[in-house]
Amino acid sequence: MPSRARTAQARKTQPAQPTQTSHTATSHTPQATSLAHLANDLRLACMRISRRVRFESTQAVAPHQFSVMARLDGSALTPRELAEIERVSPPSMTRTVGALVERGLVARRDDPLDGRQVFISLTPEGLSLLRETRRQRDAWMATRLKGISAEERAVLVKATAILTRVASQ
Amino acid sequence: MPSRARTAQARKTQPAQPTQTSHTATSHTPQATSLAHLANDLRLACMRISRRVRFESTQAVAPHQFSVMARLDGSALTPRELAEIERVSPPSMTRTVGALVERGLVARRDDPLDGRQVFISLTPEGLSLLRETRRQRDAWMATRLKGISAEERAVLVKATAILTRVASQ
DNA sequence: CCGGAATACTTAGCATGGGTAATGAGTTAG
DNA sequence: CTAACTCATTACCCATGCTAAGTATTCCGG
Repeated sequence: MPSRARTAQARKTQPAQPTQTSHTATSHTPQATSLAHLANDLRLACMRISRRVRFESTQAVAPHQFSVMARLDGSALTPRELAEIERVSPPSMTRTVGALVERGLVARRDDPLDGRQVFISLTPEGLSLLRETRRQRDAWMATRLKGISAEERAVLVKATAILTRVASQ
Repeated sequence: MPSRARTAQARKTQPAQPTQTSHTATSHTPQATSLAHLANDLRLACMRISRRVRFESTQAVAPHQFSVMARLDGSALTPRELAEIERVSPPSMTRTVGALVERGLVARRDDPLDGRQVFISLTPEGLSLLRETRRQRDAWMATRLKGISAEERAVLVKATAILTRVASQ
């Protein structure tokens, strides 16, 4: 057996100089009383869930590719629009789209009215993959939610509506 | 003016074959009644908030670097441990740590008991940057939460406790 | 109608972060 | 004491981000 017990001794670091900004500490037992505490705890909880969802679901396409595909669900967009939405440069989006086209997940279509631009849209295969990935992610989330009480679930239902509004502000 | 009005005509796509899996649709007005609906809406809300927090806060270090620094808050870890936590190969972690060492944000320290391994810990500068970034992210979140009612805030306080538990399951 | 300016996408070239394979130092087991 | 194992690192390749430059198309002033 490797010397695990020994290595565990020299770990603690940063003796935590008297926390001036106490709410920035990663509280594992959230006791959100102030708005600052709530902001911190809620942000952390959302980011952790988001992180775990991304990690747990099997990645058929890279994250940025999936993100683009998700944006194309329902409407075709031009590369420039996609680049702005994804906060990425147009050349980067050209490449991302190119990779998805090669895999047959999205398709380019010339704009008949403006020869400069192109529409990108999901192929049936792309839509199918998108739905499958969403299904997996939802399944992970649903599994976690099975263990909570009806009361708690009711709280989350209300909270979800609020969070959705907050996220789209 | 570019031909925006015209291009907007040829957009709609994917006539939405009768949604077999209706809960996978990105509902912008969550009416979570079933567990599946709740899972979908809540997951989306969390991921959107997470995404916006990451985008809005000024990035002093790259996301994966920040993630490593956050893990080092409070305890020193070995590169291998960091690699496992971050779901990354050991060589990749070596490079990430190397970049942070060069910037003076973390430091390597030999394990006196096992010459093979190394402890990585935050420097005072690293801790300072970590706290500043967290402060920015919290500020963004807090701003969003200012606009909600006391009732809604109470719901979020309860929900945060539940979400924190769910995320750490 | 014509020529320059503007717009949209792409290509070219570079930096960085992911991976696997292989290396070297140190530890453990037989 | 030797062999096997573990940890960190180096070497090298691929993917994705960027900026700069190039091509095609559209817009606009004359």
